[in-house]
Amino acid sequence: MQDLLFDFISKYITLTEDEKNAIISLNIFCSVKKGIILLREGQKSQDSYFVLKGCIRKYYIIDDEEKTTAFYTEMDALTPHCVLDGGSSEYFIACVEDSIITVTNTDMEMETNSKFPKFEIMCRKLSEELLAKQQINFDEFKTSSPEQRYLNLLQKRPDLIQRVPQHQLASYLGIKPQSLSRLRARILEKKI
Amino acid sequence: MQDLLFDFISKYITLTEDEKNAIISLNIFCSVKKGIILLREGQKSQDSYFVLKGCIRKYYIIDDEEKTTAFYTEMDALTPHCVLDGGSSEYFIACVEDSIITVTNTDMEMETNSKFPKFEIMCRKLSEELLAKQQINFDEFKTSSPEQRYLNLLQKRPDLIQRVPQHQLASYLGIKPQSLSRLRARILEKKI
DNA sequence: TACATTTCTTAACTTAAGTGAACGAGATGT
DNA sequence: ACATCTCGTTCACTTAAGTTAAGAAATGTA
Repeated sequence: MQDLLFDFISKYITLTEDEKNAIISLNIFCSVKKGIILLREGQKSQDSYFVLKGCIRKYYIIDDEEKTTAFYTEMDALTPHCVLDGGSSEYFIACVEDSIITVTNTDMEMETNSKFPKFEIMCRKLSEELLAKQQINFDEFKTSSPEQRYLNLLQKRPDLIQRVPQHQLASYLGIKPQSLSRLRARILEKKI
Repeated sequence: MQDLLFDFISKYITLTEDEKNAIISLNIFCSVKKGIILLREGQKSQDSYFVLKGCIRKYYIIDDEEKTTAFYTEMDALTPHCVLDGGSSEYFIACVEDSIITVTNTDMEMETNSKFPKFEIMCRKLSEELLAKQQINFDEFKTSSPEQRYLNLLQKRPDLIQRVPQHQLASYLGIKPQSLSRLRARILEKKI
């Protein structure tokens, strides 16, 4: 399972055995059961998560309603956005399936960065890549209708539609569960 | 005008006079007239822009329609998202007002990063901050209706509503110009 | 197994956004 | 000075999403 993490890192930098051992000794691997809430609204959220296996989601509670804004599956990295407000989060992070993830906090990152300057480079590359991906996603979301978004998701992350509850998918698409049901019926209608 | 850039940089790292001079000698400052298209669909887009004064926007052309997805004003940084596709862009970048910006490309950044390791740190911090901001924006967009988005914009970037054409603002909010007109009328109605 | 709870779907109705067309104000050009 | 164009708004109509409620299916629990 550790190899998955090293495979991921190898996309950005090359690690020596020493460095690999340093990472392993940090003890960041974590097995999480479905339903577990990793982060609650209002908690300090300086942790980053990296999904080795399974699925976690980010959601808000607005007017007593859950609004899911992101799903993270295999090889996805979740970075906190409290870099700005400097503290507590307005969102939740929960485990959708039994998962294996890594959990790291800012302190650990700073320490590792100062020990191995290489890590600074990886962090920059990763941030830039995530930012670019995020921008593309955002632009696609803005420029398309709910139906197009669903069809797009069907292309890009077909697994999500299978492994995630419909009502969570709906809010991820920016609509209500009932609308998603209708929308899917409409698409089936068209295909026939 | 250069001082604005250094003010911005000073949020992330402290520059020596030598380093400042190195930046100035790069000759990255650029004055751009309203209407100028900085980047066309299909062009290689490895340039980053930083707005010192004025306003630039990013847009797509989908089914012969302009879809504006972002505005960048004073102290905003626009980073390319072709880090992924490795090449040409699907979007346009145009100048909304007469502006003063800096233009830098990946090569220059790499060179500066290797000369001054400090820059690597700034780039990481900036990327992380932009990513965090972007995530918050995206989440807000997803979890709110067009009307809420407009009211939110009115709070956060009231200047935009004044300085930008309505039809561009509409697509930025994910709706048609007619809907924006109606929505505004509806809000006025409520206030009375 | 039986019961409760959650999740998904369907339906009827309401509300808001999309569409196509028209109008007027302001800017631009000849 | 006149024609043209762009832009924002308004209107009537269509389409799709929100809302409320009900019931079926799946899941979890005693």
